[in-house]
Amino acid sequence: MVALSINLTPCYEREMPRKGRKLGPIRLTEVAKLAGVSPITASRFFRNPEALSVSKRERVESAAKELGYVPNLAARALASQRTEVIGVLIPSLTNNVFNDVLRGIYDASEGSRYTIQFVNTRYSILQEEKLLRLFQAQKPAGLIVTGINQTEESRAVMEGMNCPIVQIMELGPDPVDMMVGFSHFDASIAAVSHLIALGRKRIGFLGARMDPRVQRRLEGYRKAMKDADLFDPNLILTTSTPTTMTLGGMLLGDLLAQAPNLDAVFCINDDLALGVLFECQRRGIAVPDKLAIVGFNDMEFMATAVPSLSSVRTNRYEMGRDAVTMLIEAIEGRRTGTPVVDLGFELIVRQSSTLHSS
Amino acid sequence: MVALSINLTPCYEREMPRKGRKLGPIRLTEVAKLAGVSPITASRFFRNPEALSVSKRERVESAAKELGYVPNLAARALASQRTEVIGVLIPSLTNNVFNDVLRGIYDASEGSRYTIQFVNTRYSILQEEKLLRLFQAQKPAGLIVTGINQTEESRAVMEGMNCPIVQIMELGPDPVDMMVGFSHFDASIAAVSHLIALGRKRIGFLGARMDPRVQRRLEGYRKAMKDADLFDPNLILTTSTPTTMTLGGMLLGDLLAQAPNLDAVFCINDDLALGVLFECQRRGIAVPDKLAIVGFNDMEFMATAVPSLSSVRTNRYEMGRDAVTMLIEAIEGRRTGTPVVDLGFELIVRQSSTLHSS
DNA sequence: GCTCAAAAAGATAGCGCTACCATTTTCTTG
DNA sequence: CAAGAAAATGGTAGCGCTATCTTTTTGAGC
Repeated sequence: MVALSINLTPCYEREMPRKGRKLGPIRLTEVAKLAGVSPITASRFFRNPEALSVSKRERVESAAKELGYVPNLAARALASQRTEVIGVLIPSLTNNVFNDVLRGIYDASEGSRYTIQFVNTRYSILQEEKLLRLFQAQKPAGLIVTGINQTEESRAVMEGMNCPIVQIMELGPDPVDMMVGFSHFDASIAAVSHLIALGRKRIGFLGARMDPRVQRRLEGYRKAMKDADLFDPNLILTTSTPTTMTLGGMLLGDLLAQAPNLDAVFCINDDLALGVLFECQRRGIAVPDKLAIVGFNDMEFMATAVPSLSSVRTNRYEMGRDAVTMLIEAIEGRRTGTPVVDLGFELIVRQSSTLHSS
Repeated sequence: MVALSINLTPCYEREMPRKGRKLGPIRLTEVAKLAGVSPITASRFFRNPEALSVSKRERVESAAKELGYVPNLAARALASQRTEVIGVLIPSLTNNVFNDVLRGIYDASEGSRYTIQFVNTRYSILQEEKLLRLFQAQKPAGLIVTGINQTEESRAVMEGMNCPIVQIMELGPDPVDMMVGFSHFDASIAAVSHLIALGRKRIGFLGARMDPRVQRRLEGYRKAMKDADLFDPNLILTTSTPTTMTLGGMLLGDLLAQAPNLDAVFCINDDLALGVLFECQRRGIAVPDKLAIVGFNDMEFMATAVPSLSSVRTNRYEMGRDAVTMLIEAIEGRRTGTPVVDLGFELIVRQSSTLHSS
C-alpha cells in the first residue's frame, strides 16, 4: 500500500482559531488570506466566478486548491437563507415504477447544483405529511411529490413552503403548483377497449396495492366495460397487498374461481401480468387463445416474455426527468409557460393480446 | 375548497427583527421568550427534553406548538458542527439489486434521527471520488459506500472524514472501517459446483455489466471449472453492457454459437437468467433437460417462473439494513465487536437445475 | 486628461442555533 | 438545618458563510 502523496507543503501557517478550539477544516477566510483577497471576494469566487477579475480568480482558485478547501454547506445555507436541495416524496421503493422515476430525477439533477433528498412515504398520506414537515426545516429549493391525494394539512404546508413544487405520476384539477403525469383513467380505457375490440367479452381486472392511481385505472376499466355493456363485478379482483409476480398467479387462480369463463385479463401492472402468464403456463391455459393478457407500464421484460406481453407504456423516466427540469427552471426564475405537462401513454400490443397466436 | 383553518391567534406580538429584515419563520428565541425561558433551555428541549424540569418542558412544548416553530437545520448543523445525515453511495438505480439494498437502508433509518442522503456513482470510481468530496462539505454523521474498489484518493477522503463508514456488498481484506457483505467468489463456486454435481460438463458463464463483484463471480466460476477440469474459455461470454432480460436472450444466442454443445448456463444475475429461459422457449430448448440454468440473487420472480429457476440467494435487504444499524451504533459510540459482517448466501435449487424435469 | 458610469473589491453585520462554562436551584445526608 | 453534590438554567460567544451597502478601481466617451 504505497500512498503516493504529492503534498506541496503550503508556504502558509494557519493561525490558531479563536478561543483555543482545535484546528478544524480550512475556512474560507484562510483561503482568502492566502489568495490575498477579502473573504467576500473568495466567497464570490465559489458562487459566481465571472464576477472576479481574472487575476483574483486565479489566485483564489489556486489557494483553494492548495489548502484543499471544502465549503461548509451548513454555513452557506444559514447565511444565504436557502439550500440547493430538491426534496422528493415517493410512496415506495419496492414498486419498480418509482425506480424508473427516481432514475429520471437523479439523471436530470446530475450536473446541476442541486442535490436530491429522497424520502419514502410508504403509500401513507399521514407519513407524507410528517415528511413534508421535516422538509420544512430544511428549506428545500424545490419539492417533488407523488400524486394529488395529499391531506389538507400537507397542502397547507406545501403552500407555506415558498418554493416551486411539482406533483408527478398523474394529473388533477387543482395543482399545488406544477404537474407532470398522465391520465390513468384514459390509459386504462385504452387497454380495456383494445381487448373489447379483440372480441373478448369476459375481461377480468386484476389489481393489487390499490393506491389512488390504481383506483383510477379501475374506474377506467369500469367505464369501458359499462359502455360496452360487459360490466360484471365478478370480473374484478383486487387486493391491498403489495404487488409481486407470485401474487399475479395467485390472483388469477382466484379470479378464475369467481369468473370461470374469463377470456382476458387487464393487470394493473406488469409484474402481475407476468405472474399471470406463468400461472397460465402452469395450468395449460393458452395465451392469448384462451386468455388474453394486458399489463401496465411496459417494463422491459414484457417484450421478451414468451409469448410477448401487451402493455400500456408509461413515461416514468421522463416524468422524473421533466419534473426536475421544470423545478430547476422555476427555482431559477425562468418558468416555462406550461405548469401542467401531460406525458401521455401508449398501448403496446404484443402476442398476448392478438387475434390468434398463429 | 374550504380550508378549515383553526388558527388561535397567539397572544403574543413578534418584535421586529434586526435591521429591517422581513419577518421570517419563527426562531427559537421567540419560542423561548413566549415560554419564559432562555433560548438555550428551549434549545435543550428539542435535543434532550429529559434535561428540563417538567414545568419548563411543558411551557416550551406548548410555546413551540402555538408558534408553529420549525427548527432551522442549517443553523443547528453550523453551531453543533455535525449533521444527522447518512450518506449512501451506490453505483446504480437500474440494477434491482440496489433497490433492495436501498429499501433496507431506508427501513432501518426510519424512526431514527438520521436522514439518508443517497447518490449514484454510475459504476464509476471517479464519480465516486467526486461525490465523496461533495459529502465532505456536508459533514455526514456516517457513510455507506459500495464495494471495496475505491481510488486511493477516495480512501484518503474517507479516512479524513472522521465519521464511521460501512462498505457494503462484498468483503475484502482491508476495510476502511466496517463491512457488511458476502463472498461473490464463494457464491459463484457454489452455483457452478452444483451444476457440475448434476453431471453437466459444458457449463457456460453469462456476464453483463462486469463490475468488480461480477468479476469476482467470474473468478469463482473459473476456479470451479478448472478444479473439475472442465474449463474452456469458449464457455464464457461477457459484455460491459448493462443487464436487461432481453440481453440475456441475446447473450444465450451468442454463447450457443461459440459453444454449441452447451448443457448449462450460470448467469450472473436473475434478469439474464429469465431472459435465457425465454430464449430457450423461443428456440425450443428444453430446460433443464437440454440446458440447466442458474441465476444469481434470487429475485422474487425466480420461484414463479415456469420452470422455476435456480439461483443464489443473497441478503440484499439485510445488507442495507445492517449497514445502517451498524453505522448508527458506531455514530452513537456503541460499536459492536464485529466490524466485518458476512451475510453469506444460499444456493436455491429449483426446476431449472434438477436432474430431470419429470 | 477629465468626467461619470460600471465593474470589482471590501467592511460590516448578522443568519439561528448550540458549546462551553458559570450560576442558580434543588436534593441529599449526617 | 447546614454543607456539599447534583440537577437545572442561563450568559456569552461564536459556528463559517453571505447579504447589503460602501468604497475603490477600471474603462468609455468626449
